[in-house]
Amino acid sequence: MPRSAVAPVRGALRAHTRDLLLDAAVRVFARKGAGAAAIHEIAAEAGVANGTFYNYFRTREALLEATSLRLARRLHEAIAVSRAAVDDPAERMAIGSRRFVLQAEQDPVWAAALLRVWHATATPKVTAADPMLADLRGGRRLGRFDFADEKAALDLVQGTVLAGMRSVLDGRPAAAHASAVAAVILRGLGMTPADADAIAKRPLPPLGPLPSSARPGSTTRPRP
Amino acid sequence: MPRSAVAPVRGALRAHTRDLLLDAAVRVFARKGAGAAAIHEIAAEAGVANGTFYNYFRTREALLEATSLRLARRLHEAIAVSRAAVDDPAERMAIGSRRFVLQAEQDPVWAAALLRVWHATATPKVTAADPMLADLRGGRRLGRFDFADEKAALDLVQGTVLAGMRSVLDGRPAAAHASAVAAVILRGLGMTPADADAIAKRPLPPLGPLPSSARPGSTTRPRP
Amino acid sequence: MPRSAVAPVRGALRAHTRDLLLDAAVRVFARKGAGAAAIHEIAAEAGVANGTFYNYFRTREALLEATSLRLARRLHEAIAVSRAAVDDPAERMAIGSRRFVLQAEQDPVWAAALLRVWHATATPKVTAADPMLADLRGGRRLGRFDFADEKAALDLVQGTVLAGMRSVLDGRPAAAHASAVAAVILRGLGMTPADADAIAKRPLPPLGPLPSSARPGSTTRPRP
Amino acid sequence: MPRSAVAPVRGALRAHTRDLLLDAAVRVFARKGAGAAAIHEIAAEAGVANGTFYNYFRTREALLEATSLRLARRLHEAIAVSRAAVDDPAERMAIGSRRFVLQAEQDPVWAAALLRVWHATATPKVTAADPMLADLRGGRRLGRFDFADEKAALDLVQGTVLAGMRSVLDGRPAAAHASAVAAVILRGLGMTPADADAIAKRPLPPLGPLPSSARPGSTTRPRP
DNA sequence: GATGAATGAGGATTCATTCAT
DNA sequence: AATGAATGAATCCTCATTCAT
Repeated sequence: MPRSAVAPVRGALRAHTRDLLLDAAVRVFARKGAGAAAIHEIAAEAGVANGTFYNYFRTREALLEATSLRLARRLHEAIAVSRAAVDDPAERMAIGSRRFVLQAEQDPVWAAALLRVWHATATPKVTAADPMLADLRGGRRLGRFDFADEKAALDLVQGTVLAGMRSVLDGRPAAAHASAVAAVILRGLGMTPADADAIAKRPLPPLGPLPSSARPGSTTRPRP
Repeated sequence: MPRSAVAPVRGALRAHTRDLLLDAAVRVFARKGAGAAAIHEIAAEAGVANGTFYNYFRTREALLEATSLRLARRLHEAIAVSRAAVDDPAERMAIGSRRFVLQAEQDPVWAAALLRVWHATATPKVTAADPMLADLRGGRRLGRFDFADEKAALDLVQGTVLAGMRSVLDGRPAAAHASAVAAVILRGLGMTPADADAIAKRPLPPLGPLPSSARPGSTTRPRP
Repeated sequence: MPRSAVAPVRGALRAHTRDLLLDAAVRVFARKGAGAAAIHEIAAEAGVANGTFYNYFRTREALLEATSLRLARRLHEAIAVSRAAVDDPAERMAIGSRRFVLQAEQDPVWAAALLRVWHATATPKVTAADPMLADLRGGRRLGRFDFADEKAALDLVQGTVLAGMRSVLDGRPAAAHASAVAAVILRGLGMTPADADAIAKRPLPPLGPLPSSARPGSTTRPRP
Repeated sequence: MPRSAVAPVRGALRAHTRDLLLDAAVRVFARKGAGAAAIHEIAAEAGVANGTFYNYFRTREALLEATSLRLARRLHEAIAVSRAAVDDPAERMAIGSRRFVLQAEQDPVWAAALLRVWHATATPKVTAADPMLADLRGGRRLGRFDFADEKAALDLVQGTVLAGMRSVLDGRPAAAHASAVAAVILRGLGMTPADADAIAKRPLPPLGPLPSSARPGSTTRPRP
């Protein structure tokens, strides 16, 4: 901490406070929605003073931007690890879908924030679609999928996954629901019911490291 | 007493102003989102004074409630007419889905408002799902659909329709996209691709009367 | 009622609605205080429409004026009857003081309104003091009282009576407290403790007719 | 950490602004009454911005609370000093009563505010009565007072003092009136007229330091 | 006279942002 | 870098008053 005048760690510290603020923002967004979240509340949640916020974000908009990026990126990075070992685009798609839905149970805070931010930002800043799109195309090229309209397929995947997450937030057991969601998605993409169900239930490969959004205790804080 | 004579007139007036406000709210919500819409802006859009708003809605929450109801109800009633002549639940489902997506082009204001309100209200107050749910069950009972998990099926339909509406708002041609969306939904519900595609492209039965959200002309506005 | 086109009762009716409003004002003042009472609330309490108020009082101020007058006058008229039969100014003073305190129990609504209005109106519009002042002077002339400063004596009587009313509103049994208040007042005016106590406990002569502030029953309410 | 160094300064500043606001509130209450005082007016009177008010009081109620406390406490502390040297409860009572009435002349702003706040707050939050009560009981124990009902005695003292203050505000010369008020009070508490008058006229012991409510000079206001 | 919809000025409260320390 | 007091624009909401019916 700067108070004890330890000069060398300055850079790390700067990053640390910024992270505190972003994590706090995620939690507050989850509670109140991105629109109703007050800066002073985020600062308080992060445990810093009101004015400190403006050392890291020039405006409230800048925070929204950064937060929505972080929300999707965090999970995507973890999922990427999980998918790395799998070749079949259909299975990759199922893994991704299920992971999202499962994560709504693991980290409801993250999920609520994602849902709220997703729909609050008019333009689809969250470029979450890219890996999905790749799988979609790959799957069609390999004959695993059979859909006529790529954009409709994307709507299917994204829309169903988000709705599935909402269901889990509303109390649906995640493990079963994740598979059910993956199954209807795979069918929608043109697989046979049998194939879809089989893939949707296959054991999930392990996840990459996935920091939780829970209030960071001192032990869980990745960035000392 | 004067009431017996006056009441109907008064009532009509009352209803009229209330409608002005609701229509204005829909337009403003579409522009700004439900969270960022200022009461005074809605009042101005409706062409009434600031305080008049509070003669009709006790708080902004009450307005949100009423608006979200009206948004879905308006289309549902129209769709009901359209579906009335069709028996096959699969086709009814396709009609409903396509109508929603098409409507995003017919009335982008309505669509934007619906999307924003839908996600702003935490609990699914809009019981839009009821007719859909009936078709879902009917379709399964008749062997038209073949899905394992009803809740996942509902997520599929609602999620995909909403995402499809968003796509249309983002510039996608509605007619084709509506059919494409319906097709992936029907497949996801367990129909064969061939059946799904056929039903999704079938000509739509005519719609019931559907009031537009467009700015009302001057003839309907007493106070310029 | 005008509605049934019974012309002759117009005058009586007009007075009737005015009374409804004044009674309602007293009740609302008692609940909220004169400052915080909204016109529309008074109108509602009186069972008439918002705008009807302005047929009887040109402004909110006019109502305050009329109400504060009515508040004191109502009791004073009743008390006057009670005092008429008594000659001794000391006993008249005791009767008046006790009646006020007792009335706080009989009609807490009236008492609360009186206390609030009394202090809200900067100038002592309530010329309640006149009969008291007469007794004060008469008592001194007859040697019943022995005080040096008339104004201080008036402060004693008015201040103590009002404080006594407040005590009763706060739950003090009225009959005993009224006598106790009268006793300290008479002593303060210079009587011997023995005389003061004796007079303060003497049975009260009967009261004149005293309309209550209680919510009028349905028979008095023209509007079903 | 910087806090240890900064806190005292900050605290002082904080306390200073809070005092500015409380003093301003007293002045505005005196002018308009507690009910009609607008927050923005108080802020303006204190020379701070509108929003600053809310850094110190969460609502107007909180301000009323704090103000009524401060109003009574200020005088009580000063009076305590004045009474400290006197043993006789009767004389202590007289000193207290006279001081209050005198203060209405010294600081009419304070007096008007006290009267208005006193009656505006339903419950007697101002525990001003405690030292008075002690003297009341002590006086009776020592045989100086002779009253039957303690609560009535309290009504006598408080009611008469407040009414006396009002008289002084209305133009009555304070010194004489204060003694006259004390005299009727002591008589009311059961002293002989001779004793009461003697004590009520005895020279007053000096007062403790008593900050005035007058508009603070420009030197104390950093932000004109 | 009664009604109640409409008005709009006025007041309370919030909150993003600045800045001196 | 951190702080948190100060700011004031923006917003919500109330309510006395007017007026056409």
